[in-house]
Amino acid sequence: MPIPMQTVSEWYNEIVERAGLAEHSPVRGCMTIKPYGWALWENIQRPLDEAFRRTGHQNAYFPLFIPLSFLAKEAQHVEGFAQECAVVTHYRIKTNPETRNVSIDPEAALEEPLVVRPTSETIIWDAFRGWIQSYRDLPLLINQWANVVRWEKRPRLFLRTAEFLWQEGHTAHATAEEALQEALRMLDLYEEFVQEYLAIPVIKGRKTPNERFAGAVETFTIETLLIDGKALQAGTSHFLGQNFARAFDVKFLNAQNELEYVWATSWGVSTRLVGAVILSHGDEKGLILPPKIAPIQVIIIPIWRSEEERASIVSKAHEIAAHLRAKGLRIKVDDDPQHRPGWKFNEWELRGVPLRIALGPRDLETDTLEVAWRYTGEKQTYPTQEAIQRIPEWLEATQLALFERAKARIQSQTHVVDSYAEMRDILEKAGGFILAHWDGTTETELAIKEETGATIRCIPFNTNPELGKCIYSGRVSQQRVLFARAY
RNA sequence: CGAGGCGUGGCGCAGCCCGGUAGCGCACCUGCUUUGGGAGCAGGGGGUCAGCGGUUCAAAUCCGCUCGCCUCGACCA
Repeated sequence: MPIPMQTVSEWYNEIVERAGLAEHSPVRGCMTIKPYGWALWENIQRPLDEAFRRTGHQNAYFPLFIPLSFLAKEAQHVEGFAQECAVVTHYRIKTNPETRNVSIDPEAALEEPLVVRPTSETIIWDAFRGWIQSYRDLPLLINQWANVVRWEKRPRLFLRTAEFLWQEGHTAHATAEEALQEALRMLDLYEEFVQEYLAIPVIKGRKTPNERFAGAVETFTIETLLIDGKALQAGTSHFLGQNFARAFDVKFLNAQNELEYVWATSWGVSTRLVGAVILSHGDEKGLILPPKIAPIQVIIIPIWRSEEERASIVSKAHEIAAHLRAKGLRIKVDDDPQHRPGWKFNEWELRGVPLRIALGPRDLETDTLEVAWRYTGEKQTYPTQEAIQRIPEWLEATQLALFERAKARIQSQTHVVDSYAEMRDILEKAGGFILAHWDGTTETELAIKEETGATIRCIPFNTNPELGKCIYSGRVSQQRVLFARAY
């Protein structure tokens, strides 16, 4: 990718704002998602929501506020989130009409402070207690679309905001085996969605105990690598064991009439995925959006020299748009007289529209149009009918090509490494994924993190067991794990 | 939380050192000419200079305090 590693951060902020995805809000760490960014998020949400329904999940909604005492019920869970909680302590403010000052009314303190949810396990499991009596109530498969708040010290637009939007699935099962299968099934669903819709290759695996979700028995993850060589956790799925069932006393009667604690999972993906798309496919001209999620799949730009030409060309452009919309495509005709064609070319490239059609006086005479591909920059003229017919296949081909391009990039950024010195060298120079042996201890993991900034992103599923020596301690290792510096 | 940077029309910035009529580019409004890779000319509108206090005849500018945001780190399912 033609964006130098050192400038990616600057590029990213500029693109997010100039492309109209989002902007910084008056509240530190929180962003305003603008219409184009929201349309993109909706195009991510919709197919995901459909997939959850197909797999038997139901949507529900739980409160934004969580009583402080609820968080305290699962020891590891509260430990994990304690450092980043926003807390509501009062329910009223006072106004002074003379000074026009507004202040918190000290008389109005809540008896029990409310935590703005950083995640909803606790309030959901409190509710589940009342929903589950018998094995006949299981499995209980619930999903929630919501906003959550984690008071991040170092926010970044989309990638790590203090408030973010996500879905969180929460399920309850009669057996450990069934819950584990559910956690793995949803991880597979995430993998398929991210690769197929976002054209982002991911590596599936399990987290080390140190990187596990607070309160989970096992955390599974899909990890990807962005253009600057930094890793991003794109989605997670947790096997929670009976931890939350015990904390919230959720039991069921099994077929033998015995009381048992329920087994649980939770899983989520967030608006972070928008950041992943930007930093997987973008180039120096701006965004490159995969056709399946692009708010506009084809932009049509009419070009005219006089008012007479304008009328006939614009009407031809809308005619072409109608044909394409009839095929179920998302099309926009940019007939805004405020801007000239060159301005529009740049603008829609910045916004990442996969295909562009330019239609001018020359084309009107020959019944042709010019097609331009965003991801290659290639331009070619086609007879109008042929173009209309072939655009769906071109969009599909673009979707696949973006995935293959990202896959090749990540492959080139992935290094199988057998010496610690080499690992440090690669991390310093270009970043990337490092596949190396690890002795399985948290001490080694933390020491490597301390010295290199790299963490174990996951213990990948799809690697063959391979005996080796730990890159750090020299002790025996059963398989390679995936290291990287991460967002 | 540590280190840097920045708060001046909607956006990006200059002016501050050396106090004295708030300026430039983009955007916006009007008109004409333009339109196949970010158009040109002419005219025009818009700013409590982050806030509070101090020094001074006079403060965007000097002094003090406060607030906010950004970047880089530490931290972070």
